[in-house]
Amino acid sequence: MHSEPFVDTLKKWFEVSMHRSMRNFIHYARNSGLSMSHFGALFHIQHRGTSGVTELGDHLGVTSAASSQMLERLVQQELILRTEDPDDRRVKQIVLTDEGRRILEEGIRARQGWLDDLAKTLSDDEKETIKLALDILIDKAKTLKQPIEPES
Amino acid sequence: MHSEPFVDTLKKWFEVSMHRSMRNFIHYARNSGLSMSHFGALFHIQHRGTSGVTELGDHLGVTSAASSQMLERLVQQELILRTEDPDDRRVKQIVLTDEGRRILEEGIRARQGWLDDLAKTLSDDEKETIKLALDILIDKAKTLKQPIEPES
DNA sequence: CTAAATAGTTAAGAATGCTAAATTATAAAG
DNA sequence: CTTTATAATTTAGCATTCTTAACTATTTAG
Repeated sequence: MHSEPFVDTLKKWFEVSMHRSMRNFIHYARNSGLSMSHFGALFHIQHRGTSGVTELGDHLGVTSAASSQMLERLVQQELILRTEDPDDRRVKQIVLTDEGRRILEEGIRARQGWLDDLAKTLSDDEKETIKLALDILIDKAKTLKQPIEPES
Repeated sequence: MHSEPFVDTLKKWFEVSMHRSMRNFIHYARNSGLSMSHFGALFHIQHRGTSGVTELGDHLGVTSAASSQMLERLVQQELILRTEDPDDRRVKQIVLTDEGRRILEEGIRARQGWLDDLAKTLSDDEKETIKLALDILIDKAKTLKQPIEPES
């Protein structure tokens, strides 16, 4: 069924982390009054530095109308700033406000807090081995084709 | 700002994998006609082996009524089976059907496919180092307090 | 046996999020 | 300059999802 044990291990660790992370994150999102999609949007905006309305909609798999409506709510909550792109005034530039960045980072912390606990169970030797390995993965991931929106 | 570089690396890898995985997953979910919550439910049911209605609702952060309605739809789509618990006939036992398991696994594949590509960029030595490291992490994660629903 | 608690469902109504279509503004092509 | 294309928004309507409250069935406690 599977190609090789190495890839299985890679996938296994991913599933373990996903499962550990989601519960806290779901509850944080709910208490903060934002949906998972809202967080997805904030995350995408931060990651891209800035983002247009349509592009964000494509990322989330919805129409530009839906994207526009969602962003309108985030503007009202003062989590994002929406300004004209001076180079092409049809386009809007979307960036996070300080509050938006704060909320996002708090969400990420909720999602990753368990990693602090995990680190405490590791010896210094183990940490060294693991850090070396993860640095390779992080580095190689950068060389992979970026998951950019398809043009068509 | 951060405790130690090791934990930063741990978190960094998690963020990189999350970001890589979500785009494909979002689009797969959309095309399959299921919401992210539906997948969350299917995943939780598989992971727990079986699950009650209220417990699943707690996991997803919704009332038992909402959980019940959602499960009703999954039953109609023949993705889950809902039967009486013989030990306590107030309780329903929820399990995946074969089709439910298939859909879930396809979603997981969509989410993890990029890891196959990543593996191809690694040398055998690197793979060995990484496998060793991840095996430690997977093992230690098991010893952590399980993220079980709080009783109250 | 009766009363209280628990699990799940159902119904009604509110909120949310989505789409398609029309609209406005700007840019690019001829 | 005119036409066409693009980006975003607004509107109207629809589908989904959630909550609260009422209800049924079953179990547990007294």
